Amino acid sequence: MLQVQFLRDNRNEIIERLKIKNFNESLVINQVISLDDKRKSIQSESDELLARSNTIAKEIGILFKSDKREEANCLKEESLRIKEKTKALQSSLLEIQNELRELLVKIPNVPHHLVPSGKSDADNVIVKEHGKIPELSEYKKPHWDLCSQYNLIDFELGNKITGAGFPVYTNKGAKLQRALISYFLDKNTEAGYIEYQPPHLVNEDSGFGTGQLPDKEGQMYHIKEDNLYLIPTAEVPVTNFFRNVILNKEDFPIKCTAFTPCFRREAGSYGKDVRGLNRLHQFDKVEIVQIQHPDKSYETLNVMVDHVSSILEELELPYRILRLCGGDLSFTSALTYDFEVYSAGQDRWLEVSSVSNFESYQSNRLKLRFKNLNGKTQLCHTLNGSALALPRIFAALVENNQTESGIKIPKALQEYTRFNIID
RNA sequence: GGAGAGAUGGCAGAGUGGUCGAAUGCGGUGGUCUUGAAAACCAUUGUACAGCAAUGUACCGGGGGUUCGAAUCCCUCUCUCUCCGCCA
Repeated sequence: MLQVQFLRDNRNEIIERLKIKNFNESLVINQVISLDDKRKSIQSESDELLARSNTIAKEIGILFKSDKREEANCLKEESLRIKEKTKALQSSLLEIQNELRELLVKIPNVPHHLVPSGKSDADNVIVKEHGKIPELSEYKKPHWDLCSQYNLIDFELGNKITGAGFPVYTNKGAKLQRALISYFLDKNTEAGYIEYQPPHLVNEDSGFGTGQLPDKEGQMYHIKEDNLYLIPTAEVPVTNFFRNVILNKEDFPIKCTAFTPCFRREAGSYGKDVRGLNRLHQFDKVEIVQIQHPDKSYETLNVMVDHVSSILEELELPYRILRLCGGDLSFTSALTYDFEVYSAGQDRWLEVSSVSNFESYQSNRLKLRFKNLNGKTQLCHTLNGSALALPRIFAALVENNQTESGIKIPKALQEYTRFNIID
């Protein structure tokens, strides 16, 4: 959510830049500003009336004590008249505030200057490519075949007990998964992130705080009886740790990492992309979250990108980094870098991480602030990224390292798996 | 699931209808004293909105009501805690 003051101060620039995100409703922005004008005038009118009725109430108290009944009754009447007026003003104020919020929630975050224009993922810009695409034999297999050949994942069993998109890991597959989680968490804590194990269910306020609610309601699993949502990413609980918090400037940067399963309904996803581990309803992910001073958030974004790169390099996976174009950028993000690894069994790039700077867009919803040098409260910047999403890493590792004698485990992982080949 | 208790400022904890945005203690910040520190003492210390400012308004878990006036009374919701039962 953008701040109204920010919209006022930068109206034309914001309208221009939002076009990059294919948001062309400049009307909404004008509406917000004029509604806010209305809000201000009604509020000051109502404040004046309330001030009068407060003084009246005090006077009545004094009059009663000195037994001046008649004068008191006179004031009572005036107070009742004021009360009627303020009641009407308050209710229209509430209406305006709701309307204002509804409009504000519709305006996406303003894209950063680096964001290229474009309509779809085809327009994303490759900013870096690293590693050699492995040359496999003509008998190479996709991971779903390898997983059943080596007994790593039982997709059918998942279908039986839950449904499609809920794989069951087994044997060395389960061990590899566990190894990856530990490895990622260790990498992140070595880089200074504090490890958390958050709840996997969150309340409505948390869903709103990070921007999943109200628009992406249908993408989360919802438990009606308790009005709780299964988290679609650890970003939701972890970032919401800091909802309604005022930090001191020396608290920066706040760095958190958490492993959680992620639950996504993926309503409306069909087609061949969903085969095997490519798209799941439940998957594991290790997330990194940072809260930063606004002046340092872009510097931090780069550091996070480098951190994710270093993990992929250690895993010896060929990857590329994309700067998302306006059309592919998420509603809440100002700048996002996607990481894709090459999965040689399927011969395609798989997204394994998405590192974003939300600037103050989430903070404004979360009411996450800090005291600046003038002692004023100011919104923080929030950032997050995957480090890393498990299933596609799993898929790429299995596919890229397949040999006739088995699947080789990269060196960096061996101390975690305690085996160096799956055969 | 049954029974009960509670929700007040960063924390602890007073406050049962008018001068309560809220005592007191702790903590934080600034200062005095000191070679330095501690102690002691003094001052200061919530958030939001409007305003150049003075200041005004709102907020004592959320929502609603009674009243000229509510932290205080009433209704309702949520959450937390304790005991019993069940259970990883």
